[in-house]
Amino acid sequence: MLVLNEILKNRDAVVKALAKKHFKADEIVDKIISLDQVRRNTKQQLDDTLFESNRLAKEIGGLYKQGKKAEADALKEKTAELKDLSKTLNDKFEETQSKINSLIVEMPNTPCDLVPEGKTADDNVIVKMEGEIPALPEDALPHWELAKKYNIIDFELGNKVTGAGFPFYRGLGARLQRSLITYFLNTAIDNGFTEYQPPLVVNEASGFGTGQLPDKEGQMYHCNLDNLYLIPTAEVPITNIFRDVILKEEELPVKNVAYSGCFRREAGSYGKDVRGLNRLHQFDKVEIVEISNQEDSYHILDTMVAHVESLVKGLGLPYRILRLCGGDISFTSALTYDFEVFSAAQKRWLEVSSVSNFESFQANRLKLRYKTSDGKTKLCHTLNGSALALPRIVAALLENNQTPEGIKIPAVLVPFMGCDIIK
RNA sequence: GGAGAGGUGGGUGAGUGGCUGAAACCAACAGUUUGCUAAACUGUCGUACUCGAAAGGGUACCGGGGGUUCGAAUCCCCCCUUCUCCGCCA
Repeated sequence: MLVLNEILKNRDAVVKALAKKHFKADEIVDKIISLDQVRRNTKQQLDDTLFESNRLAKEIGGLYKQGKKAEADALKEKTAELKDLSKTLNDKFEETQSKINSLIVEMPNTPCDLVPEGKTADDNVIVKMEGEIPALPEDALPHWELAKKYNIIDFELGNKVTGAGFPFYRGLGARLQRSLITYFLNTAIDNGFTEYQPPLVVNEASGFGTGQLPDKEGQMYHCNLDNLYLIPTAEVPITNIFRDVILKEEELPVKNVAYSGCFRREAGSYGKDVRGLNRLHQFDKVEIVEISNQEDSYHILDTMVAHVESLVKGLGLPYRILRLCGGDISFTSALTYDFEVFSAAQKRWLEVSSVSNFESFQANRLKLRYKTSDGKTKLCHTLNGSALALPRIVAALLENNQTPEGIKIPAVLVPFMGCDIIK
């Protein structure tokens, strides 16, 4: 969520910035400004009332000690009034506060200046495109056919045991998953990230901390009995490590990486987009999360993009990097780069990574702060990115690397695969 | 799952109704002293909101949420969590 004081201080700038996200903010901001006046006034009155109550309580205590019971009892009546008054004021204060809160929560993050204007994915800016798109023969197979042909991924078995969107990986298919995870993790560790193995279920507070709750409740699997949620991404547990934390500036940047299964209900998805590995209810992903001070976050975003790029490059997949436009960027992000790889048999670009700087939007909700050397407490900036999500990488690898002899394994994976071709 | 004991500031830990936003010690930071290091001494040393130009006030917070009371870290209720013992178990 945006920072209240920033909204108040920079009203016009905020409204202007949000217009890029096609969000009309002027009315909502003005409502916030006037509610904030009420909030401050009420707070002042409330504090004054409580001050008086506290003063009287002390006086009463003193009188009792001196044995002046009658005088003390007289004062008690006064405090009863103050108590009513403070209750009323407190209710008003909390009500106003929560009104302000629910208005702020509706507001998306302000996009940074680099975010291009635009409405849809078509307006995203391609900042880089590399790698050769393989020329496959006419009878090239899409990955779901290849998966069947080589018996490495079994979608029907997943249907039987669990349901659609929960495939089994078998033999070299399973080993390919494990190899990719190892390759991604090892590269991240080489680049200075600390590896975590997080819990795969989280409590409600964590769901709120990273913003999945209350809005996207329907997107997460929920264990009713214990009121826990299956994580949609490792971002949730890894970022919530820092909920209500104040770091020292010299501890920054924090660089964490985690592999996890990810669980998404994907309510409302359908059609060709969800064929095969394109969209699953359970999939594997390695996620990088960084926490930075306010000055360095955009530089760090660049290093994260470079890290993800090295992964895709290493696999030899044709890729492009997009800077998302105002209409396509997520609610919480200030700047996002998407990575897409070309899946040559489906003949389409598949999104495999999304790397974002959230500035202080997430940190404000998390109450994640750092202390500067001169003792000031500031909100951190948080960033994260997939590095990488497996299914679409696997889809592209299978399709692009298919040959009459079998599916060629990229060199970086061979040591983990123990072979260089799936036959 | 059953029984018992706990949860206080960066750490240890005192505090069973008012004089406690919280002793003491340690750590940290600044200064003084000192050939250097160390030691000693002095001071500072939680977070948020709010009033104020500032100096400086005020309010809230002792795991979380409710309650009793003029007054709660302290009493009551619910929840979370840690430890010990028992049970179960990869």
